[in-house]
Amino acid sequence: MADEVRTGVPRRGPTISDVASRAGVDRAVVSRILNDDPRLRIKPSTRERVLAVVAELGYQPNAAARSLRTARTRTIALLVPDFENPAYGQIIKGAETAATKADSALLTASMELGEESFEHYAKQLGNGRVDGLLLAGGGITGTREEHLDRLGPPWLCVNRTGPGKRRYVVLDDERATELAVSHLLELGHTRVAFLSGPADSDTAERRRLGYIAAMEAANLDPGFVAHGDYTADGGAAGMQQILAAKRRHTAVLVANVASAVGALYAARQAGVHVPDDMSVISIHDLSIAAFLDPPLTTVRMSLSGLGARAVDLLLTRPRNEEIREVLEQPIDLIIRESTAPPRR
Amino acid sequence: MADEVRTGVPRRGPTISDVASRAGVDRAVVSRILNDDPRLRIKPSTRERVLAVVAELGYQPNAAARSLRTARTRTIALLVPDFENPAYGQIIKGAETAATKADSALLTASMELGEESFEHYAKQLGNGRVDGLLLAGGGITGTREEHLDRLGPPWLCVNRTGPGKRRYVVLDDERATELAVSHLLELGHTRVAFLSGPADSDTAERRRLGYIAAMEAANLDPGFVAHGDYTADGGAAGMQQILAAKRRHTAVLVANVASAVGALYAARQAGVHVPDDMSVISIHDLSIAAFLDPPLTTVRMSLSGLGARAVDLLLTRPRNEEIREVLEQPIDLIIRESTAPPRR
DNA sequence: GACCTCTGGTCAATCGATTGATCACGGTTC
DNA sequence: GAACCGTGATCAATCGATTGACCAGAGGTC
Repeated sequence: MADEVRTGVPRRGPTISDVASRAGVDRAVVSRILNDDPRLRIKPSTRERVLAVVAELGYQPNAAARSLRTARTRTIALLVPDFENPAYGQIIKGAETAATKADSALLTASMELGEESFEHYAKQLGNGRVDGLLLAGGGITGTREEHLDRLGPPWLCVNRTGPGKRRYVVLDDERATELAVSHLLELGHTRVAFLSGPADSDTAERRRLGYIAAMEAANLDPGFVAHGDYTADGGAAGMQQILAAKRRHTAVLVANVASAVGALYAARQAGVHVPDDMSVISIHDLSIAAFLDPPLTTVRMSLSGLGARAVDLLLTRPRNEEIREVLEQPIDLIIRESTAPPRR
Repeated sequence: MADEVRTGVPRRGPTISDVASRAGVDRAVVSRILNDDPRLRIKPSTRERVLAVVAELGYQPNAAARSLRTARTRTIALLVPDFENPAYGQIIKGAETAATKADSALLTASMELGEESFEHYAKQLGNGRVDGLLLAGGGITGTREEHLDRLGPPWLCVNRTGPGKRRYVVLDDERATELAVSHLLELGHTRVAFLSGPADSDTAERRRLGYIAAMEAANLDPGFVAHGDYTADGGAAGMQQILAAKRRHTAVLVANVASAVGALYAARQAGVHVPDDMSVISIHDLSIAAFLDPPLTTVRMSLSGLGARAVDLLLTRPRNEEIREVLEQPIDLIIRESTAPPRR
């Protein structure tokens, strides 16, 4: 048992019986009124009397009792790898809005990749705590999938896919990278490097593929690919590799904004001027991008839209149906000052 | 009633009765074993048999049933104004860790300041959904406090205080600003401006007071105070005001990192070199601070520590006890390259 | 007057776990 | 052989809401 907690006696609010007796009706009547039971035939005056008592007492149906009876919790969980990353903040925001519309609450938790952490959440979320599970971020291997399936609630991966995955929603990262590359090519660049995310990240891989496809479509050789880790630190290290590569590049496509912050820093340290010596463009747009030095050109996709769509899919699709969705949404190029034509 | 949701039949897992009958004991035995009831006297062999069945079936006690019976949910809610702000991310992280240690889950929600939003959460969280409520961010006025009290669960403000508030935990913002100011004074600055947060923000006000106290303690006149809004946009605008002020300043203390990003941008735009023409220091340290141009000197406080402490207080203090705590924790000056002695 | 229908409700089982009260039984004590 | 004790459990009420089944009475129909 956990540490004893002494927050005093938990106070219970008024119950449906309180409302019923005060209004002089059966509990069933109260329940049916509040749930808009279509089979209920009742005098308008009785209905009003009941609603008046509900308002007077401030009655709220007890969530535990309700979900015990109905086997639904009106809560869904969203596991993210890192709350400090504003990109996940956007996903959470969108998910929350959608959950609210569906009259549900959102339970968020951060899941690191460790085994204990996974076990912990499996325990917390098992059996009746949530109606469904959204997994943003990686680490969902085959054995874990089975574990999740045994857990009970339906689940869905957000912005992660993979060969064996049956249920996921992702952004159209390939189209985003193609848009970024074509911007660079239109400016006249031909030697474009790619600063990727972690090697095991699925979004990073999809962005890499989009980059390669776009380069090859233009009959250009793909350039250097450096691996970062989606942090400013990793972005700085990746940029150093690119600057040290045998082949000189005139532009870099960076896989996310945090990495781009690091990449710009490393360029500055190396005395490489952006955009005159080197153009930098990033996938995703965050509010700080406009205030970097120089202001960062980005490709904007709606992460909040992704979060919202994930919730909708989770709540409306049958539990075992396959879901393999690439989100269709506008993808915009936000041109700022970190990209320019290459100096000849 | 909300939109009909058709995620198929909710699946129920094995119940305590399944375990009991399979192990050939009463349900009470299973319950007491799993809850370590000290009054339970039982044969070791029976205990093992029961635990074996629990493991075999993957039994998890149903959360709804348990909390219906015990009137405890082992869930606490944390309301934040903005998930995209990494500072709140840190608070969430700390709160989650502490909640996990107390064997509870953390339900997060973003609350905007609007009235509807408040009503909505009041409804969602009323009556038995959570054991307690943590409110990070503002907007808790007198009438809302009463509303919260009627709601049932105990609540606590995080990083917000105010004259009438009875229950809060805050960081020692005054000490942090004093540390920042004394760093600037030691470098030789005498004309130090303050770039604040929103006018109605309580942390911004405490930081302003700390700044004024520190200036006066050194027998210096406080300088210009510009109001931002804790975003990069607001920070840029604030910096412009400071640069346009009649009095010339040689240093600026900025109330948070997001504002500092904007302030550095505005200085750059105005051709003002940091730190040679103007030193900039910020309260709070975020991972991007080291990669800004120039790398930003900051004062570091542990927001995750704040989140964790808030959870502990909420769970362990009696529901009506006053809590007015200024968190004691190390506050560190992280000297980077945005501060330097003033040019004579 | 027997039968039916409609209105406006009521009754009671049920969801799954917890917990205070109770009990059967073998052994010990006096 | 009656009373008592400790061991190792069991019994049953309870938490609060939901929901299928049922029902009383008024009015209408043949």
